[in-house]
Amino acid sequence: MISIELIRSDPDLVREAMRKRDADVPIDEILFLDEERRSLIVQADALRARRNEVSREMGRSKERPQELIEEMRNAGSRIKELEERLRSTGETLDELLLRVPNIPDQSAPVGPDESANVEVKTVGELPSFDFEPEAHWDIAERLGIIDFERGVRLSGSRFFVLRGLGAKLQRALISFMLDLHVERHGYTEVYLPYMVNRDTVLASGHLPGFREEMYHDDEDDLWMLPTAEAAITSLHRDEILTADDLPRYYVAHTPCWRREKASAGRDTRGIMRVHQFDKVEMYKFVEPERSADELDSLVAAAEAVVEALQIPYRVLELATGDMASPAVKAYDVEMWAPGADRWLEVSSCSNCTDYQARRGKIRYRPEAGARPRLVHTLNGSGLALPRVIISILENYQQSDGSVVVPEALRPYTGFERIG
RNA sequence: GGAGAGGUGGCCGAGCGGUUUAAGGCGCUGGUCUCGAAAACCAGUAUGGGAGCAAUCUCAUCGUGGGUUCGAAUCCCACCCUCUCCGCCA
Repeated sequence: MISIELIRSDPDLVREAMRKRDADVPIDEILFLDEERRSLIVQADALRARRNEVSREMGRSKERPQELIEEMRNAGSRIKELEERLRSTGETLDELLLRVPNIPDQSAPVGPDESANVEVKTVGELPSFDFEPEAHWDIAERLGIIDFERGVRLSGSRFFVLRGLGAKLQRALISFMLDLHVERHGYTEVYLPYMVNRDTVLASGHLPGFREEMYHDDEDDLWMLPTAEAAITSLHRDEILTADDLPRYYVAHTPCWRREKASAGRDTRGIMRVHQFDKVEMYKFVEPERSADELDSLVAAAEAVVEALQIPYRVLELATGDMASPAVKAYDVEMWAPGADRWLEVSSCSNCTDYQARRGKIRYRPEAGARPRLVHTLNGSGLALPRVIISILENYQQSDGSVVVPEALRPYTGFERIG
């Protein structure tokens, strides 16, 4: 959520920002409702002030003048009326406000979609093979480490089963990534609920915008995590931290569930796009002044994983129209997949400034006695597992059909080769 | 799932229809005193909304939402959460 004060004081700046994001937002309606809301508050408060005054006096004097009681009876029903209007106005206003995306940073490349993303850098040489490199679905099937058919049998399309060394490879990757972030970058590992309540997905910004994409349990109104980001945001929801508490770095491994409704038919082979995938997620709560720098070190932490695996990757700066709505600036990290002959997004790192903090009332007190301020939040994958597995299988495939395990991973796998 | 107890400010804890604009204590901040500290004493110490250039004024919040009343922390209803015991269970 962006602040209503900003929309009120500089609506043109907000309109321009929404144009950049290609977002259709009813600014005029918001302004109208805001004005109405404030006028209702003034009226109701005046009546309540009068009622408080009269009640105090009655309590003191023990006199109960009939005409005063009559006046207060009327004031009471009038207040109730105003409160009802205030409630419905506020509800409509909030609904609209919750749909307004964040104001993109000045430095974010402007464009309506991913075609306007800017390549920041490419690291590593694309490998060449003296044989025709296979795609991961062929490699994995042949080696018996991914069972696509049985995944479908259990749950339907876009579900898969990892088996044997494939399952262990993923487990090793998860431990490797968690250890790296904890030991090298000072993150605190957390284990999270995989289902969260409505307030939690509202705070992260996944509701209402991402609603269609999430799995939901109707009976208890619980939402399956589309990403650990959604849960970590609420770790400090409704809290006032101290300056000493910041920055706070968290890292978590969780499964992520996504309906992938919008991308029906896309990436249907292999495990490029699946309904359930595991991910190691990094998340930061920081002081506002620091968030731009913190984004750089967040991206660096994601890159560190890929670098350790010795696989070519590139970093993209996302266009205003391609960022998630809480983000003001975002980078993607993509790993090379020579079999599929394409880059695969394995991480998306975003600075959300105070967007999630405002929704979740996540604040800190700069010093004792000072007024609380909203923190800034950032999130980034570090990294998404299936695509890393794809990348390893396709980059490390050998002419004899086996796959060599990246050296950095061997202490975790306990084996050097699959097949 | 059953039975019972309970949710009050940063914390403990009183209040159970109107001088509570939430007692008292602890903690914290500032001050007096002191060479300095402790103690003692004095003062201050929530969050959010609204009006105002500002000083300031005002409203809301005692788990949440409704209700009764001229007036609700206090009475009524529903829900949520915590604790204790029992049952079930990895």
